[in-house]
Amino acid sequence: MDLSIRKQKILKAAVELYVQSGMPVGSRAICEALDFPVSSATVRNELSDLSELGLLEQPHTSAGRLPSARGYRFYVDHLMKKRLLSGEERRVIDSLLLSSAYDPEKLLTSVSKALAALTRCAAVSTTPGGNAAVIRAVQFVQTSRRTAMVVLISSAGTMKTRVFHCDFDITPEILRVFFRTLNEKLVGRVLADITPALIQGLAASLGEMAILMSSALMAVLDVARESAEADVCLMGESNLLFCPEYEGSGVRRILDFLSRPEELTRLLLEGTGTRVLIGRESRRPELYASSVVISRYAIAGRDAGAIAVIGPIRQDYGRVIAGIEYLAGSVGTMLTELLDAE
Amino acid sequence: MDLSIRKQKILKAAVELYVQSGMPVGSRAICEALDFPVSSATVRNELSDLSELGLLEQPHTSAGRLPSARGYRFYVDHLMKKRLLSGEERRVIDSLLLSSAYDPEKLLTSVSKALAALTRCAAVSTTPGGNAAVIRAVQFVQTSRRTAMVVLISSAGTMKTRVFHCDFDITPEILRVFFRTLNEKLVGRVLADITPALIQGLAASLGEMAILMSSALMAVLDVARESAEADVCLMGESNLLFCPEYEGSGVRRILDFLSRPEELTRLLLEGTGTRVLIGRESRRPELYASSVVISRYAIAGRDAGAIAVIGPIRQDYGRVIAGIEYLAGSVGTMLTELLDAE
DNA sequence: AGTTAGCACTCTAAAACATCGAGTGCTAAA
DNA sequence: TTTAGCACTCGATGTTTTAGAGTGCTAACT
Repeated sequence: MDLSIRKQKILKAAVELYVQSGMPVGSRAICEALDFPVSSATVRNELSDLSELGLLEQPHTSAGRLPSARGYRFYVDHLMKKRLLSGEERRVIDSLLLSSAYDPEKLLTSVSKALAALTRCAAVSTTPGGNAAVIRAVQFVQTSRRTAMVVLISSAGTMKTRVFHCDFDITPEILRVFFRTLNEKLVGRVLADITPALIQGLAASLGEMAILMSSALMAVLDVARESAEADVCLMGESNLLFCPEYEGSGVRRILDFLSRPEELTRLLLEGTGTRVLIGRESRRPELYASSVVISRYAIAGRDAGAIAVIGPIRQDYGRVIAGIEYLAGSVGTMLTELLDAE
Repeated sequence: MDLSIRKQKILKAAVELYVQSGMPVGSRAICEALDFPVSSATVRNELSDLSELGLLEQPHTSAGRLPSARGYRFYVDHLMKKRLLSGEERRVIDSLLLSSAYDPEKLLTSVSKALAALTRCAAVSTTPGGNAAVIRAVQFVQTSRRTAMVVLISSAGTMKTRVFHCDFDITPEILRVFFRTLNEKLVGRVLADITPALIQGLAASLGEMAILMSSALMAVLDVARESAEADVCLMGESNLLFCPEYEGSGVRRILDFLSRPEELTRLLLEGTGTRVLIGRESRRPELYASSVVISRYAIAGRDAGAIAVIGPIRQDYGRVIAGIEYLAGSVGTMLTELLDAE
């Protein structure tokens, strides 16, 4: 689509004014915002053309214009100028992230929180996860006479714990044997391979201990399964409540969608780089009234997880993209360092 | 306050019809709900009396009646019949709780979730916590070459972990020394005693290792502090969005309140047994339009933490109380067993 | 004396209608 | 090609009307 410079400037002004005010913008307002002198009538003619091209729309005949999905698309692709976060903003984010730097789970919680606060939308992040990851270590910690905690560390950087309970007193001896056996058999194995069948087999090699420690084995299975699926951390849903665009039943639909972690994961992991999905582009009916900005983060140069912002279509995309890319970069770096240190 | 049997029955019907329908109830509707034959005119006379006693109110002259705060109070204190959860409901709750039985944190998350689902309100629970609790064990688990996790188990049943990072490679040796020293010095100590000063002193006795492991000491301090404060788990806030009584700005106020964990903790821990705070009774202006039902749970017979439901004043109190008491009982039993096993 | 039918009265919610004004599209002149 | 001018459109806002649910009171009834 080829637009004259003037049309582009007018479209840009229209999008930005609308994003700022939330109300359809009229020719007069645009007139005043342009950096060259032109009458409102001229602007009206141009607006009429832009409407015909499907870049702008009118709620009704005598209202101002607002960007259509295509309009936003064009804006994002061609008109938006990349903005950077202010030093202040970066400082705040950095200090927030640093406080949870060495625990990938907590790190991603912090990321979601920061992103939600920055954009005043819902923010999601997935842990690195992935079935391809490999078990790096299995550790046991006794937590009381008859309970202990299994800690599973994967090559994807996740660290999961689970507490289990036995019907007899746990001794350091037992844990040690258990630890040795499990590390021998499990370290280096792909997470997806930890199936009930495998655990069954493992039980066999443990002999009579297997019966005693069946709850421990279940815990290992559980925790492996949990590590395998990239889990998602959602924050700031309540921000959406205060967007006028979700008045009434609209909130329900989107909150419903957000409450389904599998769907969220699928959405987040389906592309690469930074993507902006406007309205129907996400192909999720529940998100037809929303936009999603997704950015993948990489660990040691390989795609690992993703972070995303979900909010109304009316967004300051420049700002959101700046924020999300900064965060994706930071997370990538931090997790890379964390894993490189191995 | 002494009411004739008939007045009591009428008040009961009024409360229950209003709770069910959400609309002011008229004399006709009450008429039909009563188990003895009486005309609407008679009911009207009684209603008039009940209004004068301040138990019912009218939104405007020609509307039906709805319970005032005092009306609900009377209902809860004298009219409500204790209901029990259905077998089905108990089954669902039990299985949900069992899945996280041995980790107090997860258990309380499950409790909040169950309670929120059951009541369609916001639900909160506090972990046993308490400054009086004593450190039972400090454990270390290496999680990568330069990171490790500290696990702190308190006598209150809490178990907290924190990952820390060192600038040199951690060896099992180092962790062992560290483990020994810390257990020697810290086990049996009251959580509230773990101050920066104490840690400082501890560092001295570690000699040169203290410098290497300063981040580990910080982590211990951190995790002790976190264990000391009973932390709260809030779930189901979004349920409140769908209550008609919180239309508009009302949501904001209550969500604000719910987002302040210290205030929530204070509210939950301020009494004993099961308490029903209706409207202003909570003495929190942000909750004047809400009711809170709180139940303490006990570990080994001693008050430990609390769980609560926060929602609109228009509540099926019988149901909420049944649910919360069942859950408080279950949690108490489970945690008692868990700690008794020591 | 307590209960009830009957009725006038009250007050809101919903519908119908009137008005205002922002913003458009078109026309004709510059 | 641009712009001033103007008739026109259509939602937002405010006002009036109407309908109906529910009350309180009175007077008759048991």
